[in-house]
Amino acid sequence: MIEISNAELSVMQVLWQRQPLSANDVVTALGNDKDWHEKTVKTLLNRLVSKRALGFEKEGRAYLYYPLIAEQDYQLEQSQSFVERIFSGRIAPLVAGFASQNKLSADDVAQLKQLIAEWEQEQKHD
Amino acid sequence: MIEISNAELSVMQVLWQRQPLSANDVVTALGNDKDWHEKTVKTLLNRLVSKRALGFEKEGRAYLYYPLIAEQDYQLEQSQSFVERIFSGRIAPLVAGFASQNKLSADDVAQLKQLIAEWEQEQKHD
DNA sequence: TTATTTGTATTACAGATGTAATCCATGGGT
DNA sequence: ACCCATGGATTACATCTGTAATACAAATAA
Repeated sequence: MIEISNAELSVMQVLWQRQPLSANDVVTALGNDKDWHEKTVKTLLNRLVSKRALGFEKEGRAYLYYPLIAEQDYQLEQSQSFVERIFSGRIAPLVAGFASQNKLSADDVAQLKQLIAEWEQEQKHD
Repeated sequence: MIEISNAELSVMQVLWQRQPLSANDVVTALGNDKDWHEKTVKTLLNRLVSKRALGFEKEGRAYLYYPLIAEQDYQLEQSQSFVERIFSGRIAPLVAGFASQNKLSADDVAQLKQLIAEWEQEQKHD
């Protein structure tokens, strides 16, 4: 399983949004949030290529980078391992924590209800 | 904020279950899951004490260790930062991922419904 | 054609982490 | 009284991470 560090993740997220991008485009895209030196971003791109999380194709002298793993896949895998590690695999306690902190929006609740409805539907015609 | 590594977390989890414990008790408790040398566990205990995640009191020659941070607090903080990092703070997509992988049990769903009911109750008398 | 710029590749370096081994002091056994 | 076992403290060491700096090659400008 490909391990992506925190700093690297920010780079991946840029490329999950728009793709492919040159190193400079990535630097620019990150400019808002991160205060990273250009060299730092290049290092991260390099490491992600080594880890096979990114691929690239040459465009003249520069490279155009693109993700080799899908964001959804990554999110799923990380969610699973996080919930396993922190909550022994149970997801309800995690949501409960959010609820207790008033971190649930009406939108979240609506979506959760929707998910539950679908889940129940699924159960029925089993 | 106290940073607890993966290996360290396993040690914390033992002590969140039973407390206080001697180093050897912790080694024994971990024996089932982890294949760690006794020295390794001692190192982890030491680091956790340095990080102020654990405290201890002497019992004769040995120490009895106990957590200085509550599991719930830790879980909450980690959940929040995880969901922020991976899902831009929205929790529903996380649950959706679980649902899509058939990782939701009837129990989970029941608990989620309960949480939602409580949340709606809360909204009402606002 | 030569100097300069600009992309990528390589190297740097400190702190965190996984995983122990070694050191040292003290309590117990002989 | 002395030696050994055992517990904590210190040291080790490779890899990963954050954060760049330096080196090198090719395109570009003069």
